[in-house]
Amino acid sequence: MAGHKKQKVTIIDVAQAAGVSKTTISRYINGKFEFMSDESRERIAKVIDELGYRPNNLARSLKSKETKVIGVIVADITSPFSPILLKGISDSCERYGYRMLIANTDDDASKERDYILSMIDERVDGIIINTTGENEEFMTKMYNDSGTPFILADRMARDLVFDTVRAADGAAMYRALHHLHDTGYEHVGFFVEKLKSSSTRVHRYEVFHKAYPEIFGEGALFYKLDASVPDVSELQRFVAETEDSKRAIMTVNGVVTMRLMKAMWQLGLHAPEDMGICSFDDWDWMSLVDGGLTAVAQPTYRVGCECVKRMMYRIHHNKDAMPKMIELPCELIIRNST
Amino acid sequence: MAGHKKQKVTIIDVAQAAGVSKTTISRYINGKFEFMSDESRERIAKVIDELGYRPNNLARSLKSKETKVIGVIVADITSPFSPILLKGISDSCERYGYRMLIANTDDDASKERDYILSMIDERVDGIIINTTGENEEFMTKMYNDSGTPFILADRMARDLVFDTVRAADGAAMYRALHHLHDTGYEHVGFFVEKLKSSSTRVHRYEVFHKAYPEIFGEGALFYKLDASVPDVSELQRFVAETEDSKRAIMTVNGVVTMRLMKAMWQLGLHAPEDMGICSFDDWDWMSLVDGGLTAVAQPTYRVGCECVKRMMYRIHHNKDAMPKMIELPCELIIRNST
DNA sequence: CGCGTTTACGAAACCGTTTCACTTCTATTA
DNA sequence: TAATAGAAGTGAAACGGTTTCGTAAACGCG
Repeated sequence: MAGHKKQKVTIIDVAQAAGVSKTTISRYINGKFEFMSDESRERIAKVIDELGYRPNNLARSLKSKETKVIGVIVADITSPFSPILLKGISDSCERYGYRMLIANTDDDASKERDYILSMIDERVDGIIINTTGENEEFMTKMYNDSGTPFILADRMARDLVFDTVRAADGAAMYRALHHLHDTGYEHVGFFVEKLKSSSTRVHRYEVFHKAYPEIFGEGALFYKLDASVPDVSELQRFVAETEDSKRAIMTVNGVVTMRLMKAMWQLGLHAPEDMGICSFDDWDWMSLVDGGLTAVAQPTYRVGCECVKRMMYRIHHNKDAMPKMIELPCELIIRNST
Repeated sequence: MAGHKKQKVTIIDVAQAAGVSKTTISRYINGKFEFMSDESRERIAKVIDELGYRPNNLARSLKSKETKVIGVIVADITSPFSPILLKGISDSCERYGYRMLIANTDDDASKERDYILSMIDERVDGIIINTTGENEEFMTKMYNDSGTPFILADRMARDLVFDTVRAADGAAMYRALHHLHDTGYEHVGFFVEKLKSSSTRVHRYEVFHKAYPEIFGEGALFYKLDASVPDVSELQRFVAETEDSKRAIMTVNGVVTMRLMKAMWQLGLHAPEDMGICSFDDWDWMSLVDGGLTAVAQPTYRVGCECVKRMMYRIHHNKDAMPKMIELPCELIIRNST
């Protein structure tokens, strides 16, 4: 039952109808008009139109070795981050005439490997990957074996072996902490989930750790709140420890911000009266709660665009360019909560 | 520069190394061990492993006429609806061994046509589409020409010419209105954007229009609020007109709910004191604002799964099955706002 | 007019599989 | 013992294009 498509019109049908060889038709399709009489060209155009001919991309790619498809692997498609990234990639691909094969790994390194293999089998021209971070050597091997270029979106690998496009969240962290300090906050708690290897989380935490004493003074008390704890105890602890002082919380990402909002609601706390809030990630609903949260907006859409741009450079201009780190600035959006 | 991949090992290399013909290798790859000695089989396995051979899917598909790729076309990838749908599709595809080629149309009918063509050129085995609704005849023609099956996700076409999988939002609307009525609300305003042809919006509006008098009584005043108006005037009008009575607003979808929350914040209104709220669509942040919004949760993930399931049936069992409408139940989640 | 060049096109090889039609060898059966 | 059936393959033709190379005809030029 499978695989029984209608018989489509092939290049040979067109050639016969136009009274030329398929070579000529092929040239026509590929826009090589240099050595073709106007007469032939017009006749071919007419025949193609009449027959409704469309070249078979599989056959084309088999010979030409390029599919005009780029593979996109995201770690979690349901995260609000992914659709924006995908839109950036999609819009750019469209401009360059590329299509996207998309896969979702659920942050599972083994699935990630499977999808990479599968995409290479499919002969994609390149892979943009929001990686779990655990397949660095595997990807290196794949790159060496197949020559398929990889570009890392948002999440970086340990070493800079692949082009990487990401938000300049370090700079943004400094900017946000300065803002909190300038606004008069005395203590800032950092709300973060359990740290996994080499992730964005770790990087943000490290920057916070470094920046906090620089900005709030050497002796400033450092608060790290564990957002993985399901109840509100961590938040209560922070509130208790900072009694009578002006305090704020900085979250590590949007998911954590959401958990924070839930916990605050449970404790009846409101921003900015009871506590300032600055969210890393600016998701659409954040402009709604408590009159709007101050947030660091990531350049996610542009990250997608830059990934494609860099991919095009690699594919068309310099297959073996040195891996490059491209950092895009974040924006601090100051709202009601600080 | 383009298209210069490393030379990969082909079936011929494997055949030579194993000392058999490529036919045999092909059989091995496709699991047809019937005509093969155990000896050969083991040798081939070993050689494939040593050489790291992976069959070229382009070549395979060219001959076999199936790509194991299904095309997915969404109208708006940035809508919170899309990632959930995609996850449903993705998870199911994975189970069946299919990959996804994804495109985003920005609700543009002409882009939709381009992507359909492009996917057919790519020889996808089927297309799941969250359609703009304006290409019904085009899709019919494409189906007739190419035999590529279409399955409509969530949005339906005028006539039932394609399989359609959607939420049973009619039933959900009745359920929600009954809930509002039972809770004691006297007036319900329906908050909806400008109506476009044959969309989900129109359907929900029609059901509301029909159900409202049935549930709230023949003489019940009917309020339709235009969510496309950027300022808060529509909301003010509703509040003024329903003065001193228990009132609620039902939204047509999550985007509109968000606009409503913004407007309410601007006017200093809160649920449920000033006005009940029932949202069509339950997005994650809705459990946060005003202590949680009562909402109709769509079975979006399952819609994705069912699309794939139906697609598999069509591809593998019955190419020419009668188009079928598959409706999945919604869930009413009662929270603080009503 | 002879000769080199350009123009316009075709034949055939090739891309990496699958598949059809056959062959060869061994074991069983009448 | 000859006939036959099945096991275990093989060779070559697809699949639908692209690309290389070759060449006939037309043209320019001294």
